[in-house]
Amino acid sequence: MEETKFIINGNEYLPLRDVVFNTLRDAILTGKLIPGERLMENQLADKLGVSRTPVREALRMLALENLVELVPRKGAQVLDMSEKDIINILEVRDALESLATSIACKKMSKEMLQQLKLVEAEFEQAIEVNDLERIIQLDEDFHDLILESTENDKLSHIYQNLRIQLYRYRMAHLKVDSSIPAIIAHHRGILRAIENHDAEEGATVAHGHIKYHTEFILRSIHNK
Amino acid sequence: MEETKFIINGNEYLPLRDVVFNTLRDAILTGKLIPGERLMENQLADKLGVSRTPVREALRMLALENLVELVPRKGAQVLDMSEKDIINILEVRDALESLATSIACKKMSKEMLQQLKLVEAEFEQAIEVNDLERIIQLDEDFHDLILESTENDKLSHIYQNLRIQLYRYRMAHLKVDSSIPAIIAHHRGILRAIENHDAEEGATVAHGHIKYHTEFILRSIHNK
DNA sequence: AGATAAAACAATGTATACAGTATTATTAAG
DNA sequence: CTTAATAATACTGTATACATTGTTTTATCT
Repeated sequence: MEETKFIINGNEYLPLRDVVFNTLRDAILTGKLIPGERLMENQLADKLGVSRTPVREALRMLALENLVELVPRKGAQVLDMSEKDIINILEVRDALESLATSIACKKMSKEMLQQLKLVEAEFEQAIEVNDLERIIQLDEDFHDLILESTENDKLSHIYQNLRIQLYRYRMAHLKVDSSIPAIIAHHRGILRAIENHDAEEGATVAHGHIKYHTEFILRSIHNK
Repeated sequence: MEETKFIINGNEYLPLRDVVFNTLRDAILTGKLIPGERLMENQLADKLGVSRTPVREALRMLALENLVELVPRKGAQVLDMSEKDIINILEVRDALESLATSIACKKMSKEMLQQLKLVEAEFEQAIEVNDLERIIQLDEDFHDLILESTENDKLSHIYQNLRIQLYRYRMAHLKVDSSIPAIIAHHRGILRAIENHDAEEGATVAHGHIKYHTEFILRSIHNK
């Protein structure tokens, strides 16, 4: 052994465009960059300590995630969503969540169902101790598991994208205590449907879940 | 009037990246670029007479349309779809087509329905004279009108993207004469459901339509 | 001859420079 | 003082140059 290179991990390299992309996306989703705000390439490049090239590419990625609006020769700005947009997204999400749940009812493995039950238990536990961060995370995990069980990458990808777009309105949902019991009921209903391999029932419950979610988000927007 | 600039139209400017994007997309969809083929930035730039910059941006756009695969530091290649991918896409498309049709049943205007009937009439006429190009175009128009009536841009956008991905397998569908009668029956069923504002019926017929379509595409792949 | 290492090459990643166009500020005219 | 024209500025669009990495070829050793 003459010389060994210190390769910690096979793949810890990330192109700058992805770093910039992640940074900007995070800033948008957490509200550090507000809707309508202009995003200038030079300015961002300076602030992030990179050149314009990766910034440009990151902006284009964000545009295709529907987080940024790009007008040729004018520039980019953080996309502002109208109520109509939100309704539209939820309409699609409804159909996809129903689809995912009904597929899950058909082909989720026993092991995965076990895991799902575990997540649900932790979810309800997190509610007991009022750990908001954890509640949100586990709710996401719950839906992720269902998506994963569909073994449909396209479906997962589209769904995730819709979720990202609604991310900014996510807090408003679970923050309100009164919505919690309904959500638990929905989750349990979905679990039951999966356990019984009842695809129709699963789709119905999922539909109700999103409908409930929709009304909540809309209400929270109106109260702003 | 001292000097007038010749601005033919308010907006006929297209960034080079979009020109490249359109060119490459067309080449992929029509099979001039085959799945698995490597796409090298320099080579493409030379061939198209532009620099690498717009080519890079176009490639990234294609990647987010799922037509090209991008591996960091390795390069781009035309994405090859597995049968599993096609099934997955059709699974999602099924849900979205059903959604779109049921919405159309609820809120398509009289004028639009009239237009839809017109398209269907022309469609059946094109079949009579066996004008394949026109048949395909009118089938697309039919579905586009339904999408438009949903007044849901997000839904339309996602659906179009799925369609693009299946574009390469589109011919195989309508080319086969025996499938035509079923398609006509489906279209007429959808028309009837819209006319009766029967959302449930619309979703059901749409579902059957896509299911039929799915089987056809799969069969044509297997016979290759 | 086969395998391994080194070097040459080719492609992507990133930065920068220049060109063209919107926008803003400034100045002149009414 | 308002408005229109013009100049200045700031931004995006595109090209190119350099850096880094992955791949292939060639040479050397067993």
